[in-house]
Amino acid sequence: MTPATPLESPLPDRSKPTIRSAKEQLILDAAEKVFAELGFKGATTSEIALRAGIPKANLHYYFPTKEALYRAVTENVLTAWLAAASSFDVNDDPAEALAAYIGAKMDMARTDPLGSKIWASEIMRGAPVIEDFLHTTLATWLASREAIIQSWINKGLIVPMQPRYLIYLIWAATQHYADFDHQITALNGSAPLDDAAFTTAKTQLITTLLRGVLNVAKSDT
Amino acid sequence: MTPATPLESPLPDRSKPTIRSAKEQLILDAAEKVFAELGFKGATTSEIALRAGIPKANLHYYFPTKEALYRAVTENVLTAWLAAASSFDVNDDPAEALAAYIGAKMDMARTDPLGSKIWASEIMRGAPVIEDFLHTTLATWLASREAIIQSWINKGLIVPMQPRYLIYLIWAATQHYADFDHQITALNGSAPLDDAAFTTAKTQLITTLLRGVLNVAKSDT
DNA sequence: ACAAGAATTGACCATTTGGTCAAACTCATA
DNA sequence: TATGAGTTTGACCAAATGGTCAATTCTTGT
Repeated sequence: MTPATPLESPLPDRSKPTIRSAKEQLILDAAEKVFAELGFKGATTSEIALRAGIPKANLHYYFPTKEALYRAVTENVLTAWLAAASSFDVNDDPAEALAAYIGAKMDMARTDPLGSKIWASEIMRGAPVIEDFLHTTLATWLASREAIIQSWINKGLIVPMQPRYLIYLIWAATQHYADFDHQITALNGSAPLDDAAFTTAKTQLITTLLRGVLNVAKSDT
Repeated sequence: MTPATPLESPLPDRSKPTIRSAKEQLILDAAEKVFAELGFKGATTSEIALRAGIPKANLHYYFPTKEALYRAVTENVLTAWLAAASSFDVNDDPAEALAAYIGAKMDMARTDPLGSKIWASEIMRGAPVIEDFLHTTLATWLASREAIIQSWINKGLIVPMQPRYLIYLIWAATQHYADFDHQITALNGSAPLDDAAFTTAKTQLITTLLRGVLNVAKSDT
């Protein structure tokens, strides 16, 4: 077979990762912050370049358009989302599976609030970029988890309910700590929640939701 | 925060309401939509004027700056928020008070999703306009409701918990249906939730949360 | 009817912003 | 060291945008 030389862009994954990918990551990190703070429209390429410490023209060398850069940032957000989503499946017991998923989403809200904000912002402007994801990967994931929850309901482990509204509740409750962290900080005396407070919030959320949906035969606590 | 009486316009509230206030309302309605869809930065005065069916210069006659218009829209959002907040106090029974408040917030998410989106957008960009509200009215409201919930806990009506995280949970869960309505619509087969589905979501949310926090002595179902 | 204030609007302007470009610089390798 | 691909960057441009303004057209009280 022919060596199949690519036309324009070669495969610089291993060849020269130091220069290009390092710079790309630098830009992506700055872009994530700016997009999260200002939204797609509010973010400017000059501001992103400024925060990355490079001239704007250099940014456009790596990402030809603002939208291309935004799409790249968005990809990372979706990747992180999928990682957290997998924690739903590690256990067959509803209490443990739900606790793991809620916990993972809470940890993500704490670790990567920017990603959650970008997601929220993207949804609120009509999801022009991730629309496809919503109808494919996300819809599929939701359907399969609905089936799992439904099986728990059928087994009498979970109170009868519409599973999808439980999922929405989990998404809402967890992402709130990322998307509205400014409000939460303001209501916390202008100081962000410390680790102890956040752990309390996380534990309490899990407790409340499990109490709300688990069909207890006898609680041991 | 002061109501910010316009610089030029005197007090034409009752004297000549037909012309000015009607036009202002027309603009405010258009502005609410555009700000909700595009955020503060993304919204343009020309777009707002276009949707209001008037020339841009006419818009600037009533609202000198984009920020002044945004502030006016925001005032309405806060007013609506306070209206829903009052439903917390209509009852001494925790189950009824919480159900009323959750229901009111859900109805608001359904009736005025734009207001919720503007709130979310404003918080996510750091709340430059409503910051004062957060530290005064909202903080006070939160503190007093925390006290109420705490009294319920002391009476053994509510499970021991940090009341504020319950409030956050309610805010998150209800506003989610407004802020993320696009996502919910997408996951509903590209059709918005109909009234029946929304009622189910609302009822289920109330049921789940009450189950999660009420200290039942004996259930009657 | 008419004067005066209120309202309307097309034309215009300064600034911002996404994006371009050509010249210059770096650096590994033949 | 010469070469050429890859990288950097200041200068620049067209379009978009918030806002202004003077001229014109209503409304309304007398």
